[in-house]
Amino acid sequence: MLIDLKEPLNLKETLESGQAHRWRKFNDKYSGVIGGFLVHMQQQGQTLLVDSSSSLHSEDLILNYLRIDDDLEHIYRHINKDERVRTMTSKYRGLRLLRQDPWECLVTFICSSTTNMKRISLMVENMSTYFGSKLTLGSDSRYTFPTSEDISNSNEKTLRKLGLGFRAPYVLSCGIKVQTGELNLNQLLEETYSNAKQQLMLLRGVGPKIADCVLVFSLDKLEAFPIDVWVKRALVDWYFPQQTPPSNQNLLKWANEYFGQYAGYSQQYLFHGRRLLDSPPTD
DNA sequence: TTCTGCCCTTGGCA
DNA sequence: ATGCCAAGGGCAG
Repeated sequence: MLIDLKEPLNLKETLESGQAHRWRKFNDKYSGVIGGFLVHMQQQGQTLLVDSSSSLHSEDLILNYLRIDDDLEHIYRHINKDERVRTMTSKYRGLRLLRQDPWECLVTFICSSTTNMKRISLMVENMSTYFGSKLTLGSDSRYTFPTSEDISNSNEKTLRKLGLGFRAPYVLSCGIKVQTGELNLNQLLEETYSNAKQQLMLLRGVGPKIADCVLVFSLDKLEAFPIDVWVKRALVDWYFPQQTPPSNQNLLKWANEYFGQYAGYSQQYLFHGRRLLDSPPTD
């Protein structure tokens, strides 16, 4: 499938900015799983080359995942409050937030606690290989992400064996709540940012940071502003130098007022930019 | 109410 | 090699 892009997109920065953890790169092509099917994507200028293991995969499904409906120029006008952000939005122009599956996003970011991006991918791939169904596209094969039913029928020991460590009981409990209907993730789409956040934080293993990740990466709450170590470094270095660092709670309040309704986008550019400052890409 | 310090698993890295 | 770090959160005080 060839998709003629009418909006700015930088596929590389989008898929390599730590929002989603199942994309694998070989040459200029990315392999991942969207909507239960294996997808290969490659960008050539304003053209997106897409190959899928399913003929049912439509252009709309891909564009929806890439949030092509977000008007980036409009968003840049909102978040370009200063030179720092302007530098990042200019350098990584076309970096988009993704619209991921809420369940997969929730489990993935519970797994992100006190670990690094490589190990998040490891945990997610271990779970997919163990629970998922095999997908094939050419010589490439991947596995679907475990369903809440898969997880709820599993147990802590199995999840620990897959490398989740102390996160195992959190993921298990979460799977059970989604499976029983105690937690309805799709309903959170209809709720306000603050109501949805409160409900997510009732889950064990989900605090303000992980709740904000799920809200901004999968539940269309673009005002959510996840503060992790990198974003905190960026804020402290660039906005609050030479003073005792404000608490995360105060930084969150500040960010929501300063960046406004698209704070989530500013967060992603600050995160990506600050992280690459310490560990420049090797390729 | 809000903040602090400590603990939790383990792969990757220097 | 062995200690530190890593897209945090729960809990006690």
